[in-house]
Amino acid sequence: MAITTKDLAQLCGVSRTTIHRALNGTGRIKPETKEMILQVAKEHGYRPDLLATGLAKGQTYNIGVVVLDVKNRYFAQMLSTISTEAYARGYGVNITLHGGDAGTEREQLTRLADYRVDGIILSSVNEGEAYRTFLESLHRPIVSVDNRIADGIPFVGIDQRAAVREAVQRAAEKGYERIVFVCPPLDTKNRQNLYVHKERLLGYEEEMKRYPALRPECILSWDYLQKVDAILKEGKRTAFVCTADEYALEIMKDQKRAKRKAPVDYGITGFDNIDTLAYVTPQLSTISNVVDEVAKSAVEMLFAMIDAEPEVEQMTGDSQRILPHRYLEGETL
Amino acid sequence: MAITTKDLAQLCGVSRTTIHRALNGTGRIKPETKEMILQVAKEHGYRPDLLATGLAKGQTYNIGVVVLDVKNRYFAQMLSTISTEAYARGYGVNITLHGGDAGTEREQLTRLADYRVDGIILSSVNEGEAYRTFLESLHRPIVSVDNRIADGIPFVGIDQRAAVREAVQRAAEKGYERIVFVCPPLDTKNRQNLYVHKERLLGYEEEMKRYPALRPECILSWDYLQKVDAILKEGKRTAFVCTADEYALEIMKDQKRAKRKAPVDYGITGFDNIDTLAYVTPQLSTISNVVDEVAKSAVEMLFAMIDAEPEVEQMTGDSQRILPHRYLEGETL
DNA sequence: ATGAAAGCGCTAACAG
DNA sequence: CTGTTAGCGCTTTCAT
Repeated sequence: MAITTKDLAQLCGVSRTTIHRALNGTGRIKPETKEMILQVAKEHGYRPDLLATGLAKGQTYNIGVVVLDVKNRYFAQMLSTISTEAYARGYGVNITLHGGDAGTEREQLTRLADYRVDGIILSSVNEGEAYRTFLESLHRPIVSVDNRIADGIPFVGIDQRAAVREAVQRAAEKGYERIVFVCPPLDTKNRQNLYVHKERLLGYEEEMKRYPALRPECILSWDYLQKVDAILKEGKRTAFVCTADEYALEIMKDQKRAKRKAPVDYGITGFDNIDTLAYVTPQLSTISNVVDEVAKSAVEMLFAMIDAEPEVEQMTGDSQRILPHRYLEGETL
Repeated sequence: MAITTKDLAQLCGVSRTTIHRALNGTGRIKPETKEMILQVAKEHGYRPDLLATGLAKGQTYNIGVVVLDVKNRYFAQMLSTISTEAYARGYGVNITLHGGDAGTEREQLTRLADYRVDGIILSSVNEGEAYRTFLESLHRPIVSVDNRIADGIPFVGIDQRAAVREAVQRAAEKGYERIVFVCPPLDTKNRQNLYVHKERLLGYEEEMKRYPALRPECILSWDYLQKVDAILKEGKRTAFVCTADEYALEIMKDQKRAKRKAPVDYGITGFDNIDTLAYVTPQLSTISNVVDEVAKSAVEMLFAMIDAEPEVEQMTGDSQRILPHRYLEGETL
């Protein structure tokens, strides 16, 4: 349907090669011929077929992104930043979602690779050596964010453990008698990014060791609202360190019914600094995972690999970039 | 780098065509040969090059989506639903963002078309006959959502005017003495989907005519917080009909400082039913734009066109699907 | 300065 | 049941 270089060649009475030279400004070509060709091309609304171009050049000027879910504020923000950065470099972005399913994640990655994207940014639910092998079999530059997949796979993210340690420490300093960690179940196959939650749990456990007077207590189930309620009924001064803002918000909402409010009746911190927090009172104390910086950093790293790769088939070693998190003091702890 | 059908042909000692038949289960082929080929293919981890396939077949099994911004809850929800539906049909989804810029929107659409996506779902910031011509020049099935672009371009959305009329009517029934419409500026080039806001404004104006005792009053500027404050200082029973939940939330937050709360000191309604509302008290009265249904409907319509298109070069006439909105009663009006 | 020809990897029409 | 051949639209040597 659309017009091709072959058609243009016929229209202009020259060869396809000449058309190509005019269109791409490459090689020697008589200025007038070039003018003429460009003119004709424009009149007929010529546009190169990107599939054919990609096939012939082995390069598509597209990068792929695979994340859990676009409804999640964190990923939405990340996608937004990645897109902007990529567009600015003349690259397109192909966004796909795995919804927390390991199989889907592999499919999407395979699909992107088979479409010959020039590079991939991935927030994975998989990990381990076997997965590393799979990723390498795609023969594409890949940067993982959030989750460290395995040694040798470039990675950008924050130190989840250190972040939670800071939250625990701050709770301890304020003299809470109990500090409870709240997290979704880590075993079952739920639509969550488990890796980060596991790391956060480890951070909690590590930090709690520093306070002999306190006993580690975790809530790792979906009926956390009831458990929180039961704990608060026992009357001790308690702080809840939540692994995500949503859980903290749910708890605060639920406790309103019982007429208990943070920070007077209990302390609470979230994680992620989702933008919903701007409209909620009291202002939730939380941890920023500096998503913009993670995204920018990932894009930079990816393009460094893309630009380097052409000759060498190597993943640029095991570059890992750990960015500092930020504790955001609110009113709830 | 990766293995091709040519390599397989050599390895198996047959022709490329036979390989193709084995891989695609098409045409006659001896079961044993097929087995053997499949076996070899698997061993070598053969995967078809999707660019080449697309080029040869003229079909990519990909649809493109162009929306304003993925950070916007409404679009995030829409993208999520579209992706799920498309995956289920064996299609991939290529998501791109135009950020409210008309030029970028055209670029992204062109890019998608040049990548030969089989169809496109578009939430446009453009409209009019000229744009219709442009869209038709892409020679791809296109469904627009939210904004009606021009006659003849398939469209799915809600009746924005009717939705606002209902909000106004409900405010009128509750006896408010003033009903004020709150909206971002409609003239300047801001990163908004202006079409829907314009429609909502028209709905407000239409409905207000039915109440002679009330005078239409609109706030169409970014300093709406101050204006709202000034109006409330005048002491009349006032309801604010906002064109988006965010504005309503900002107002409620701002008014808290002045110790004024809905619904006792003023009435207020939002639009969109963003999920932040779940955590905010008092519960905001708002209008659901039934995004899931819009998205599903758009996908269905698009695939109907894709399935029909092969032979005929026509946009299936001007199918328009207007879905009913839903007023969600909260505590603020 | 221009053209001919081969190739990217897959598909499809037509023979045998 | 299998192979030959041509072609999708663009790029890229290598001649002329």
